[in-house]
Amino acid sequence: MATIREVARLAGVSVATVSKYLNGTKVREANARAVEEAVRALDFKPNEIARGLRKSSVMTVGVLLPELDNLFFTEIISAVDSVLEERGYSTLVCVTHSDPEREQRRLDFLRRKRIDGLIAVPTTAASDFATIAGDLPTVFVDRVVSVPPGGKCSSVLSDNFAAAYGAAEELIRAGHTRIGVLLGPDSNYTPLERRAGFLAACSLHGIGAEKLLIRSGEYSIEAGYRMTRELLRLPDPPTALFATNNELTIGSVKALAEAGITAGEGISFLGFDNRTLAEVSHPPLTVIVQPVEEIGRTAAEELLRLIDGEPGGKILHLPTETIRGASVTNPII
Amino acid sequence: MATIREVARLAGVSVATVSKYLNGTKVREANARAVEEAVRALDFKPNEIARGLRKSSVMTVGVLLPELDNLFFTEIISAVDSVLEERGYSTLVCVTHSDPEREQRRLDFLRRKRIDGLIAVPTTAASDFATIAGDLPTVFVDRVVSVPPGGKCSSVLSDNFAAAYGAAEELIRAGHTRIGVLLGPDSNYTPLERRAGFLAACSLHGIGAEKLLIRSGEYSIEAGYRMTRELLRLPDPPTALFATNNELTIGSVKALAEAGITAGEGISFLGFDNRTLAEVSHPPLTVIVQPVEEIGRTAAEELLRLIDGEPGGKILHLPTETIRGASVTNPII
DNA sequence: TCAGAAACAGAAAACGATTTCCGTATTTTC
DNA sequence: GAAAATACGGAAATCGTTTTCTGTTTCTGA
Repeated sequence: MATIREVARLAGVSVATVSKYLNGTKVREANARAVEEAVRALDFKPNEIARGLRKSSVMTVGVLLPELDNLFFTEIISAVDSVLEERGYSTLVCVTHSDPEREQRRLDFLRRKRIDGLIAVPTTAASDFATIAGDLPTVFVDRVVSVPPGGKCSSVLSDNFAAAYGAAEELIRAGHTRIGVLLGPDSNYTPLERRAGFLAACSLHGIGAEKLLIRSGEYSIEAGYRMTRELLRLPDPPTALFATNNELTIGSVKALAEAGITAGEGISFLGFDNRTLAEVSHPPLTVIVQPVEEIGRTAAEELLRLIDGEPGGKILHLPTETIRGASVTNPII
Repeated sequence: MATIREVARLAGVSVATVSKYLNGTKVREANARAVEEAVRALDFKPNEIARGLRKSSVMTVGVLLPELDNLFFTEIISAVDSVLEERGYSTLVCVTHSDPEREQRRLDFLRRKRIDGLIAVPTTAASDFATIAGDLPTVFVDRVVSVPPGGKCSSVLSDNFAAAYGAAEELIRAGHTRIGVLLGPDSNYTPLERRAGFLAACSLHGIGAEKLLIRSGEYSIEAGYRMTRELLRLPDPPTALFATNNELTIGSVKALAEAGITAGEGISFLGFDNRTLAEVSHPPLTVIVQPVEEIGRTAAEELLRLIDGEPGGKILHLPTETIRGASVTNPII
C-alpha cells in the first residue's frame, strides 16, 4: 500500500506538503493539483496507525459490556456509534461475559490501544471509577459508580426508581393490591432501585410490603418462567404481575400462556422493555420501555464532553415510557 | 502514561532488553526481575499503536454490517468476536445502514486503519470481491459475492435453499397444498434461494406454482403483517403460512393474533429464526432457525485461515435446524 | 526597482515501540 | 588456562505520519 513518501515523490513535492494539503493547510494551487492526482493514481490511504502514533490520539472510544446478544445493549451501542462516528471517532467493542477477571483483561487491552474514552456497563460490583478506568474519560451506562464530583466520569441510565414507582401506581390505580413483582439479582444496582420505587408507591397508597409478592432471581427467561409459576401456584395468587426486565417479561409471558391465562383477563400484567413482544401479543401488553436510543446518544455526547475536558461527575437519569396495551385491567375479585 | 524508555531507565537496562523480555525473548534472570518490577512500579502498558506501526499489523479485523439493532447480526458478531479474541485479534465494527455510499466510506475507513481482515454483510448488490475489498482477506456472511477461486475471500451462510425445501416438505407432509409464502425483497440473494428451494420441493410433489400464494416485500414487521392480512382476506385463503425471516415471522404472528387465529388450529404456521417468540407462543411455533453462532464461528475461522495465507474461494453452506412446536398440523378441509 | 512582509516549501525531529547487528560477557571444550 | 562457541545487551534504524522551524518565494507598496 502506498505511503505518503511515494505520493510526495510522484507529485514532485515534499512529504510535508502532502501532509499539509491532506490536512487542510493551504498549499500552492499547482501543488494541490499534483498531490491530488498522485493520491488518486496510487490510491493512497493515510495510515491511521502512524497518524495515531504521531498525534497520540487514535480517535477511538472503547465500549465495554456484558454481552452482544442482547438487544438492550446493542441498541445502545448502535446509538453511541452513530453519535461518535459523526464526530470522527470509531468504536472498539469488548465483551466481558459478566466475568470480572475478563473485564479487567479487556479493559487493560483497551488501555494498551490508547483509547480516548470509554463507555462501560461494568460487571464488577462495588467499584469506584478510579479502580475501573483510572483517569480515562468514562461514561457508565445502566450502572451507577461512585462518581468523584467534577471528575472524568459520569453515569447515564433510566430513572429506574420512577419507572417502578409509575408501574406500581398504574396497577394500584386499576385496583390491584396483591401484586407479584419479578426482580433481577439483589446484587445489581437497577433491581434495587426498581424495588425501592415500587415499594415507595405502594406504601404511599397504604399497601404494606406483606401483601406484595416480591421475587428476585437472575435476569433470565428461565427465572421469569419459574418465578411466575411459583406465584401462580400460591393458594392466594396475585391479581397482577410486574416483570422488571426483558428476560423476566418473556419468561413470565411464557408461563402465563402455558397456564392458559390471558394477560388482562385472568390476571393483569405489566412488562418491561420488550416492545416487540408487547405489540405482537394478543391483547397487546402494557410495558415500560427504557429509552435505549436516547441512553446511547446521551452517553456518547457526555463522553465527548468529558474528552473535551469538561467536568463530569453527573448522573443522568432518563425517563422511561409506558406503552399502554390492554394487559392491565381491573382485578376480578 | 509510561513508555518503554522510562521502564528501561528505571530498570537500569536498555529499551531493547525491556522489549525482548516483554515479548518472550530470554534475558538474564536479574534483568527480567528488574524489568518486571519497573513495569509494575510504573504501571506500564505497551502502546499498541506504536507496536502496530512497527510490526505493520494491528491484529484487528473489521466487521461491516447493516445494523446493530438486529439480533441476527449481533449474535453472529458475538461468535466472531469470541473466536478472534482468542487468537489475539480485536474487532472493529462498522455499520452501513444498508446505504451503499456509507458502506464505501466505512470500508475506506477500515482500510486506513490497516485492518488485517474483513467480515462483511455487504449491501451493495451486484458486486464482486475486488470492488468491495480489494485484496483484503474477506469473509462474506449471509451473502454470496462472486468468489475468485483460490482468492482471498470466502462466503459463509445458511443453506437457504435446503431450509426452504425442508420447510415445504414439512408442510406438504402435513397435507397442505395451498400455502402462503412470505419472502424478503427480490433484490436480495437469500430470498431468491429460499423461493427456489420452496418451489423445488413443491414441484417435486406435484404442487404447481399456481396453487402457491407467494408474496414478497421488505424484511420488516410491517411487511409481514400486511402480507399476512392480504393472504387471510383472500376468498380462498391458504391453509398454511411460511414466513421466511425473523421480522416477517413477527409481523405474521401479529396479524394472526389480531385475526383471532391460533397458529396450528385455524391455520398452520412455519416461522423463521425467532426462537424466543416460538417458545413463548402458545402453542409453541415450529420455526426454522439459522445456526447464527456457528455462522459466526465459521466465518471467523475461515478469515483466520485467509489471513494466514491459505486459499479461499469457498462457499460454506451451514444447515439450518427445524424446531418443532405445534403450529404445523393437518389442514382442516 | 527594491525593501519588507507574507506565504509557502522542505528537511528533520518527533511519536513509542521492534528488530537488526555488533560487541562484550559468559560458558564450553580440549 | 586459552581458544572457540554461545548467550546476551545495547545503539541505532525503522515503521508512516505530523509538526516545527528555517529558508526561499512571491507579493505589496512606495
